[in-house]
Amino acid sequence: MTFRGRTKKDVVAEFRHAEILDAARKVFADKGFNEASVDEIAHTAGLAKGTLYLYYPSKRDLYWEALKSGLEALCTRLEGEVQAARDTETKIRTFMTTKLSYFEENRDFFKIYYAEFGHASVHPAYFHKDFQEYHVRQIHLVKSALQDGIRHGSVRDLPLEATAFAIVNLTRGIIAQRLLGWVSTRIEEDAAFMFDLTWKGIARR
Amino acid sequence: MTFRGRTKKDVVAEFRHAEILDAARKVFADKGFNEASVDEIAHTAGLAKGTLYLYYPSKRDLYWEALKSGLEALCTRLEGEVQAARDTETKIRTFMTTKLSYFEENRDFFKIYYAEFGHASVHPAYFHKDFQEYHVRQIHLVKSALQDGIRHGSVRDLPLEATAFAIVNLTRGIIAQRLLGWVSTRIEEDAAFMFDLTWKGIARR
DNA sequence: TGGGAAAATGACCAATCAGTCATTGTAGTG
DNA sequence: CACTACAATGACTGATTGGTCATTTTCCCA
Repeated sequence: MTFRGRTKKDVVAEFRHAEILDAARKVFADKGFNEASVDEIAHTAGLAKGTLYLYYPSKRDLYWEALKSGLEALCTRLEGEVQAARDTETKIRTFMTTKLSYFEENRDFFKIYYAEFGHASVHPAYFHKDFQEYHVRQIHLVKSALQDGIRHGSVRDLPLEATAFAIVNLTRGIIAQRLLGWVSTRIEEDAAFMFDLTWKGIARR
Repeated sequence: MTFRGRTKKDVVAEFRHAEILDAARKVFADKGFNEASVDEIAHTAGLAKGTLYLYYPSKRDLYWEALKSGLEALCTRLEGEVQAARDTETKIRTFMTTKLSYFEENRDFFKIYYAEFGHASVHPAYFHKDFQEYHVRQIHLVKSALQDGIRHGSVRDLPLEATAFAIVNLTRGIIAQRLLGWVSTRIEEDAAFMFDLTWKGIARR
C-alpha cells in the first residue's frame, strides 16, 4: 500500500529523521557541538546510538542538518511574510518582528544558529559556504525592500548592502542579548524601539 | 638584585606568561577552544606541555586569561579615548573607530571574543559573569555619552540602554562580517556609513 | 503461524588528549 | 668548581567518545 508514491516505510523513516533532528537541536543548543555526545542525543530521541547512525552518517552531518532545516524554515517564512507586506516601512518592520517571533518559537535553533557565527571560520569550507548562503538570502530580502523604498522615495539614497547588513545585524543583536539572558525588557518594546531607530536613520525627510 | 621589588625571576615569569598568552590566542583563534590542543599551544610558544602547566593550571584557565587580557586592554583603551572626546558626536564616533582599530591590530583576540558570545551559555557561571562584566563596561561608556548628549540637547530623548546596545551591536556587526571575510569594502567606508546611520537615528532635529 | 528481511541495539574498539610526575637541565651562589 | 634549588621536559595514563557491527527484536506477508 502506498500513498502518493511513499510507502509506510518512507513515512516512518521521515518521522525518525525529524525526531532525531529535534533531539539533536535540543542537546546541541544545551551543550554546544563538542560537549554534546551522540549517545545523549540518541537517548533524548529515545533511540540507541547505533540507530541514529542508520539515519545520519556522522555527528557533524547531524549538526549541520539540524542547523540547516531551521535556517531553511526561517528564510522561507521571512521571505513569505516580507514579500507579502505592501510598503517598505512595513517590510522592514515585518522582517524584524517575524524573526523575533521565530526566535521565540525556536530558541534551541537560534542558540545553534548564533553559536555558528562565532565558529564559521573553523569549520570546513563547504559547510561555511552553505551557511553563508542563508545569510545572503536574508540580506537580499532586506536589500530588495530598501531598493523599492528608494525608488518610491520613502527611503533616502543609501548604500544598499551596508544598510541591509545593519538591519539584519540589529535584529541579530536583540535576539542574541535575550539568548544570553542579559535583558529584562519586553521583546515588543525592544522591537518597536529598534524599528524607530532604524527608520529615523534611513527614511527620507 | 631587585628592581621595584621585582626579582629577575619575576620578570622572566611575567615574560613567559605573556608569551604563552600570545601563543594561546593564536591557536585558539585558529582552531577554536576544542580543536586547539594544549600541545600545539605549548609548541607554538616554544615550550613543552609540562612547562605550560607551570604557568596556567588548566586549558580553560589559559583560554579565559587569553580572552580576559585582551578584553581588559580593549576596554581600557575605549574608556580612555571616548572619555577624552569633547562632544557626544565625537564620543560615539570615537567608540566605533577605536574598536575597529583595535580589531585590525588584534584579529586573533576578536575571533576568540566573538566566538565566545555564541558559547557563553555553555560555560560555567563564574566565567559567564566575568565575561558579561566587560560587555557592561562598554554599554556603560556609550550610555554616559548619550546621556550627556541628551542633557546638552544634541541627542533626542531615547531609551539609553537600548540605544547604547544598538550602537555596540552595530560595531560588533561590522567587525564580525570582516572576520568572516564576507565583505570587500574598505573599513573606513563601513565605519563612516555606520556612524551616519546611527547619528541620523539618534540626533535631535 | 512461520520465516525471512529490515530495523534496532549496545558492547566494543581505536583514537584523542588534558593533565601528571619522575627525570633532566640550568642558573645562581659561596 | 660544587652544590642546590628551581625550571623545563615529554613519556605516560586515565577518561572520554565517535563510530562499528555481530546479535537481537520487530514487522510484514504468504
